[in-house]
Amino acid sequence: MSTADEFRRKKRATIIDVGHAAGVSDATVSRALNRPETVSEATRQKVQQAIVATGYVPNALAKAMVSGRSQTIGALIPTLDHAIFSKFLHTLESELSAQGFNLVVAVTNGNRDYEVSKAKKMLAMGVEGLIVSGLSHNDELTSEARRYGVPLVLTSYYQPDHAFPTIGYDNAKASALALDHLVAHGHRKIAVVHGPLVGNDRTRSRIAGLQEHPAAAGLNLIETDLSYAGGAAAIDRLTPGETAVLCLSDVLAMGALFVCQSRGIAVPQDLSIMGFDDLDPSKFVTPSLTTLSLPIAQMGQHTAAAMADHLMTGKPIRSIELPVMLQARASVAHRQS
Amino acid sequence: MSTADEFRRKKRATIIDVGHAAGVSDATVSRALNRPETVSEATRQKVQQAIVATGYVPNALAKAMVSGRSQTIGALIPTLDHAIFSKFLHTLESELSAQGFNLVVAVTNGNRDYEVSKAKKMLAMGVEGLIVSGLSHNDELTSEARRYGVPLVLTSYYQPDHAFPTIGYDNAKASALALDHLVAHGHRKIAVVHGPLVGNDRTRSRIAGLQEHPAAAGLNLIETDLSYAGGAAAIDRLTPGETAVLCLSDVLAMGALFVCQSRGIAVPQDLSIMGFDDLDPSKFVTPSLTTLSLPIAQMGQHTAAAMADHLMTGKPIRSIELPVMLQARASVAHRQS
DNA sequence: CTTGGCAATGTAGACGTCTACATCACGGAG
DNA sequence: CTCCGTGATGTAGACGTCTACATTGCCAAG
Repeated sequence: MSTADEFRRKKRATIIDVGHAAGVSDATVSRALNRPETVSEATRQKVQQAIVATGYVPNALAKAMVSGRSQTIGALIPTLDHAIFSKFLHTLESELSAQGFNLVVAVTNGNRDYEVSKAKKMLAMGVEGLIVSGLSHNDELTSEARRYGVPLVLTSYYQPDHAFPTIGYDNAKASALALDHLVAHGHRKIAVVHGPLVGNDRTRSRIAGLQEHPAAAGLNLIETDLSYAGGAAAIDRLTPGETAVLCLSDVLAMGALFVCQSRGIAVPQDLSIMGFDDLDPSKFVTPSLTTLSLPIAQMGQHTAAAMADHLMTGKPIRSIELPVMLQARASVAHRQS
Repeated sequence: MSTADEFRRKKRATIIDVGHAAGVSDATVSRALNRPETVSEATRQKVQQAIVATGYVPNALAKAMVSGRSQTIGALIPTLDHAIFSKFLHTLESELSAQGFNLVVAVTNGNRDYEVSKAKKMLAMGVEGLIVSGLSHNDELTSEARRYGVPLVLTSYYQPDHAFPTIGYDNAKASALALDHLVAHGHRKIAVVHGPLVGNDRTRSRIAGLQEHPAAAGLNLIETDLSYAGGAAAIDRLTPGETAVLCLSDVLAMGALFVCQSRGIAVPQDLSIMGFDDLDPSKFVTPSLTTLSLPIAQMGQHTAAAMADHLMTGKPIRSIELPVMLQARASVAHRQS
């Protein structure tokens, strides 16, 4: 046995020790803790003192096992190495914590099989709810959630007719909105720079939104890495005559913008660049980036609140559409030529 | 009772059900699962079939309670709304998961009391290890960790004489390295832009490193918000004669750089700007940002590995110093005047 | 043929908490 | 004075898994 094991086995006070110290049974201590009104004032005080004296801390594991309530939610996130998801997780955790829940997280890297396997571990651990990103998942994910009777919320998406609640925004509508903005500024030949399609249904949905747009014919789709370098590289793949670049992520847009800066391509005079996300730096770059502001913080807040509310009151979780807002700044101008 | 509760109570197969289906006792099923070599081949097969037939999934909660091993680690992070911490968490989770551990996270916003309260919840939940950021914490954090006999690792720091293992880099050494670089480029009057000092010992330590430097006399400390806007605002607070700005975070450096771009202040000709962190965009901005590359991914990897190793083998966790590297790029030049 | 040993399995708690039910004392109604 | 309701508390499982110890049967050594 290792030192760690010995430590772990060091006996801590239990509810029975407290009862002993207070001269009552464990059941009375439990009641004093969970339903104080069912216990006499005198007993409550004795128990309180005994708790202090013994340094008792309830064992949440034991409570979770007997009650079936672990007070824990699981979140499966594609990556944390992207501000969108980490900001989401930040607000999600804050709100969940405010409601008394713990959050266990796993990074999936967009791998569905891995996602399912982590989800199963979380369910075995007793999570009371599961939060995932996007719509497309291994079928086993939903079947396992059903089997355990655990609520599952899909985020970064809004699709009210889905079998599970979706809390997010309409990606297709958002990209159409972006394209509207470019078209309104006279652009007709537009490069669309986007990250990998595999395992990323948000990107696919954004592209779908563009392809249904009246101006779809003038679009040149460029797939690249979802990174600054990827955005920069995309500038080399523009087709002559294109006057605007619509990047389906601010990271790509900034990559493109920075390379334009270093090459002396004037933005927006020579080329308009539009982003998607509205990351923190986007309004500070030069020129400031015209982009779509995604309701990430709200999404975290609403997702946590809906989940907590459901778990505490049993009210069903409803899909919520959060608004995407156009941030018209300086990187898009009217077509010059 | 809510619908959710009914779901939750829906009976799932237990080890006893499996035993019943296989015609053996629960103990034998448990052995077949955990120490297959102690069970006959025939029995192992019967149990295997029974598991499939019943759809049995082990209840990790019950196992954790009886074994005292939850396979769960807790991480207390100041914020996830900053790439440094989210990248750390990303690698931490990936590695921990690879070792078979779950990760529960809480965002503390640098509030020590809150940190302790979350730590206590995690300990009550049965986490087997705790990972925090920085050196300064509420004393109760360490005493609780001790009380539960749970290993505690401090990150973003390296201080081998600390009572708990530290895995990170030497912040003071790093900032001195940065200052060396500026001094080597002829700069003598240097503005140091940093985020809030309260609740952030990394920043304090970096400043301490500067103040012990031979060139400390020429430094002008400017405290601002840790944000792009804060970095931008700091430019207005420069003292005449200052030829370089050392920002103790790339976010601040980029905020400063962007505002210089928009005002036509030439970097590095008119002003050298140096960052700290080496965030993803830093090498793509124009001019590319000279900065200190922090070993964040390695830190996540090493922290997870050390924790997992300790928990599995009992080997003590040793402090690890990770190297900080100077990234000499284009935003720092020799003093012109 | 007896006996000791070993492999395979079962039995019986134990982990810490909760809760349905039983018990008890008390006081008011009849 | 008796009876019953009520509030307060104790008792005894139950949650699902693990494991020390007991039991069984078989085989080989003597």
